[in-house]
Amino acid sequence: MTARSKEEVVQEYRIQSLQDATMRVIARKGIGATTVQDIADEAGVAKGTIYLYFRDRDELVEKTFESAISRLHGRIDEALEAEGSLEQRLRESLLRAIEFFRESGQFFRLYIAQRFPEGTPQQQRKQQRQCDQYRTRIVKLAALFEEAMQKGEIRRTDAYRLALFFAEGTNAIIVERVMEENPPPAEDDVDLIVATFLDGIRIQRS
Amino acid sequence: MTARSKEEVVQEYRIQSLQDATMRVIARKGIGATTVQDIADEAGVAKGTIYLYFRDRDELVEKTFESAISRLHGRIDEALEAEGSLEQRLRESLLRAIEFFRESGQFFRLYIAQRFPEGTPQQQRKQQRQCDQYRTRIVKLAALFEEAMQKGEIRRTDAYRLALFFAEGTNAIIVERVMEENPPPAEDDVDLIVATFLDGIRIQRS
DNA sequence: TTGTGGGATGACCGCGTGGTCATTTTGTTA
DNA sequence: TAACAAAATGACCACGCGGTCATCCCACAA
Repeated sequence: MTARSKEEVVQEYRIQSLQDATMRVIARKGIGATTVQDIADEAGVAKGTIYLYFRDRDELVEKTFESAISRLHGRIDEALEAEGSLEQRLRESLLRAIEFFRESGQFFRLYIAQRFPEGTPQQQRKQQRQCDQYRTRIVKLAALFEEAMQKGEIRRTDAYRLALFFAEGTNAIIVERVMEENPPPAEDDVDLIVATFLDGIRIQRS
Repeated sequence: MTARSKEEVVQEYRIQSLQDATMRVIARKGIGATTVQDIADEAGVAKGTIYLYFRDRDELVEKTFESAISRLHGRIDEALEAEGSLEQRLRESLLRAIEFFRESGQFFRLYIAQRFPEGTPQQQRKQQRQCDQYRTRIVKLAALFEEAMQKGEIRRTDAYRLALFFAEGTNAIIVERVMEENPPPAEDDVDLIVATFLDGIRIQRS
């Protein structure tokens, strides 16, 4: 029992540290330019070692992406499913997303890049799942809006497209923050997004 | 004179047809997976021929991107700089963008992919210009918002971030349209975007 | 018809990659 | 300490890419 779990722990640690290294390298060089050798160097192991834990390069990248993205989505969903008004929940989820990307360095590159799968149609099978994760994100957001529409909190319109607009608009600002050396307080950007989205920018002439 | 222009015409035609082929292949396979041979096959010429007109693969992709993007931005700027209210100008520019991406098939892949340059820092020099084109787009939009703020048409806030939010939110919906087999009328999506952006989604309880 | 010049060709090359596996190192048990 | 199993290594291979260039082709002038 103890021995068994020990092996598992070591194995899990290795896998985790390889994925961490993968994240760091991809964040620095981009997915296309990242070689298996780069990752091995970053992790301080030989290239061959990587193939003891992952079938091939694709699996390494895929697993790395999946574990990171599910951490992100977990934190966001938690906020969206909490008690409170739509505004409160949106604010909290935005704060968490911003926090996550700040901690995870330039993980957004991986995040963005995976949304538009490349390669021949055969290769795209694998990436479909990751694309689906993004879509799931949007669908959940859309469900939230749908709910708010039924409660009469917000205007009736196409919830899915609304979710797309919100999610991508938000991403743009998060990406900008990641590139900036001294981004403004997270609250400022959250204010801007939520205010624009909920009440628009037009000044009402009454 | 005639001879000279004839050569030029032939040359220009070749360049154009190579760029067209490049667009088609990249739209189909993605930038990373597109080889020079693919493009040559698509254009119906030998691989070597491409190097008579373009220094290397990067130049081909870059030039292709630049000519397409400046066509797009030209049409959008025209709309944004026209006479009329902010709403009218935004609507017209959105219509044109949607129109453009419909005509240009899946050019958006190229458009999106170029925003996040990959490769080693040395290679990123080239792509900087293309990144700048995107930034220019945002800056112009921000200037428009700035102007509207001074006129008192819209609330005061960070114009640049507002432009980011708007542009990317819009992109998301355009991308969605491109993927859909039967997208709704362009006007519907324009309505959704403009209404959300100008007046928000919250129902005012007065 | 023949000669000529420049555009077009595709076999070829070097390189860097992902992936393999015989060998070495490490850790454990008797 | 010795014997053994498992994990790690990195030299090595095959492949496909971007890019080159000796050769070919053909429009057109003489």
